[in-house]
Amino acid sequence: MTKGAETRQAILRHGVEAAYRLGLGGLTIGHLAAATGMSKSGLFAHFRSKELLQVEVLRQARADFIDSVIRPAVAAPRGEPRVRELFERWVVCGKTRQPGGCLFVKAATELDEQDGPVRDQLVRDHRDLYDSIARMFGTGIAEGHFRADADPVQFAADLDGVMLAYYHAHRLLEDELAETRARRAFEALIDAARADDDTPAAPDRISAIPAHP
Amino acid sequence: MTKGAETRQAILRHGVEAAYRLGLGGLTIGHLAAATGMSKSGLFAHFRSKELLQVEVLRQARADFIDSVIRPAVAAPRGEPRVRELFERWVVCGKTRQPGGCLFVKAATELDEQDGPVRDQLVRDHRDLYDSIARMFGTGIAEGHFRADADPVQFAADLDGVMLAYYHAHRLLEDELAETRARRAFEALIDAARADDDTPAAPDRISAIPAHP
DNA sequence: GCAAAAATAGCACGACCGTTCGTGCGACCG
DNA sequence: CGGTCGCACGAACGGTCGTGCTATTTTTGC
Repeated sequence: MTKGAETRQAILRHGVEAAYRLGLGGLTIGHLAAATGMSKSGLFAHFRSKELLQVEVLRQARADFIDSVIRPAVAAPRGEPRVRELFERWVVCGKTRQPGGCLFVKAATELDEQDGPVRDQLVRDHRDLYDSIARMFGTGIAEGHFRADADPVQFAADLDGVMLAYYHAHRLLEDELAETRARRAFEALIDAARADDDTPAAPDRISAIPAHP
Repeated sequence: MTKGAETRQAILRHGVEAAYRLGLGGLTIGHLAAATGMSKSGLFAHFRSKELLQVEVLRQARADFIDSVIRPAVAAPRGEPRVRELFERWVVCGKTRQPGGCLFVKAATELDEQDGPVRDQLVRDHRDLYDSIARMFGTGIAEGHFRADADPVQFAADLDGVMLAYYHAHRLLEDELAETRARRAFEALIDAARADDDTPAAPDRISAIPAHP
């Protein structure tokens, strides 16, 4: 990796961390420069404007979230185990306050009423997130783990709610039972979505091999 | 009401609206003064610092939320109808983008990693909110509408999740089905909490008159 | 209706904002 | 060895930030 790309990466690392605490709007080039031990102008040269910096920071946060939450989930066996892995990783991301993943979730609230390129990208990313969750759940239907008449997008929204409430209770309210409650809510979600034992699997299931023999 | 209190109220109204869009950290005295048609110093005299201004704006947002969501709910019949009214008002608050109520919810995400008096107050307020929801649900248990072994705080967290996911999908993703999904999630929550017909009411119920005869 | 009090405006300040510009330095290429 | 390029620096710009002062206007109480 070239030198420029290295420092650029270091800047984004600090940027994600700062934006996680202060919000994307709270980012200032001066503070970021001080944090990375650079001059304002030297840092600024890497991004032609503050807005582009914000976009790049957000992109980095998204990448972090994908690395620490999405990808490990996709690596898990199809269907319910994959959904479980997604949940577990997502919880860890919040519990350990991983700046990237948390920022990715947090920015959604900050930017929901502010038009502009940063919001535009965030909207795309979060729609992708919903799609990913729904797809994981849909695979679970095909595997016969979940009811055939369950709505994958509904599940995505429900899981999103569980996670948002967890982040809220854990980080703002500092509720020690937040994780316990999030787990209970998740299990309730899964239970409700689980196919009854005597219910036939989805007719359009694409795999005949159940992941839970 | 004295003149000073009137303008102060007007300032807070604009402040809530601005903070709803830009975040509490995005509030600036200059813009707020321009919005209210005052001079910076004239406005500033009402609050001895920006931090106090933020605190007051937050207090106003909380009051708005209570007025438009909590109070109408409390005015509804005890138990499930009250919880339903809470949900309905909360949905309307988000759907119509009432700045106060939305800000009250939104600030939780903005301030969850920023220490200081503003956050301190917000934490108190949101713990109060959880308590209120849990109490409403608890009353529903006493009324026999909900299972005696249901956990009111768990319900508060679950409902919070439903609302947060709704706000997320409605305002950022601009998902037209957001409300439908929120309603489905809410009904699922209620269904799961509802006492089975053949399950006796809570032993410590404080009212013998069921609200749903 | 007048004096006291409250509310607002005017003005200035130091600090910091994002941004631009000119420049220096080291690495690579011919 | 000279030229070019990537990268970072310091200085400086116009603006805006929050926050003090001091007048001046407006409201209020008697």
